[in-house]
Amino acid sequence: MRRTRFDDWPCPIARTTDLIGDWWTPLVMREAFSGRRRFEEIQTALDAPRAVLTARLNRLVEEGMLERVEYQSNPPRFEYRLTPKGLAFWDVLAAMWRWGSDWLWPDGQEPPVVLKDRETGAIVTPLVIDEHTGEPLDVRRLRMGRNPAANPTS
Amino acid sequence: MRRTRFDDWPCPIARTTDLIGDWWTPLVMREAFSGRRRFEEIQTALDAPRAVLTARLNRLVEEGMLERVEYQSNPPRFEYRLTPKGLAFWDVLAAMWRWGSDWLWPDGQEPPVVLKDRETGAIVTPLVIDEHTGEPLDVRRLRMGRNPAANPTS
DNA sequence: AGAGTAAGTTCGGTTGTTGAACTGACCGAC
DNA sequence: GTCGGTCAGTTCAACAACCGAACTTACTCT
Repeated sequence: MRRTRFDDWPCPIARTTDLIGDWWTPLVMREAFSGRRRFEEIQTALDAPRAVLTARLNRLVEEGMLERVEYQSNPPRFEYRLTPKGLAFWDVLAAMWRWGSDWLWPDGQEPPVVLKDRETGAIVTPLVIDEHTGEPLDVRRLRMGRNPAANPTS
Repeated sequence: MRRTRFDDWPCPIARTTDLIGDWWTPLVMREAFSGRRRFEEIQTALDAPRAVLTARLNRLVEEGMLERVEYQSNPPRFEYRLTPKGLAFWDVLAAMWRWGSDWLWPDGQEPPVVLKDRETGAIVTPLVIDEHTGEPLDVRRLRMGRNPAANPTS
């Protein structure tokens, strides 16, 4: 009676949920993006149970989102670096950031943190568009359909 | 020893994680977006444990993402409709859709489903950009900083 | 009368999370 | 040369959440 897994489902949302539905995982990724690489660093920043953090880091390494790299050998110490797959995941966190900022603070209040461009200092506001039209998504016009290019074995 | 809650954390990603980190929740929202509104409909589509689905729907109603509407009174029956807050959440699912499609299928394979425009039939490919510049996000140039407009009590 | 439908609730058993303490290998200071 | 500190975990018992299956209530349809 294990927790139901979604990583074999045919839907991209389901498979992604399997990853980030693991409690703590998006926050571990957030820490990775803000430059923290070491176990202690992340554990202290999040105050997450150490056993859970171990499990999450291992999962993220297995999934190819982080890479476990030895940065000293005596005693052996490791750090966790974002891979290209992990870096690409930032877009998901950015969408969460935007929606959370827009909807999860009481009226008249704003979150205490914003995203900024490191060089210009300008505030960055993530927005999801359709790559082909450049327009924001219109939920009412969307539907899910069969992928004509899909390999039948997938 | 309850599961750690993130809904009071000062970070938008943390608060959003508190919602979608609940197992099944993103999939319940996906079903809502694909037009399913009734308990049985959603339960059958997902094959989720009924008690869990009850808990998730109640949470989403509490959070103001779904609205519980009586559609017949004898016996009382209810359906769940997306609110504006719930509709806005589609952007997060779209970002998950894109990342999952790009990274969670083995090489040479593609997901069996795509997003399409209901009217034109064109394939829709979600992309996250910065609303101000119109450019895709560059992770290396981003940092998190204090919000100059934040209300001190938030 | 009996079967079916809808929206849940209840149940016992299993898995996952939590906080705190512990481990083992090293380092640097006294 | 031992004492305290750092780092990256592991171990443990208590508790919470999840699982599948069966049950409930109040109708309607045949």
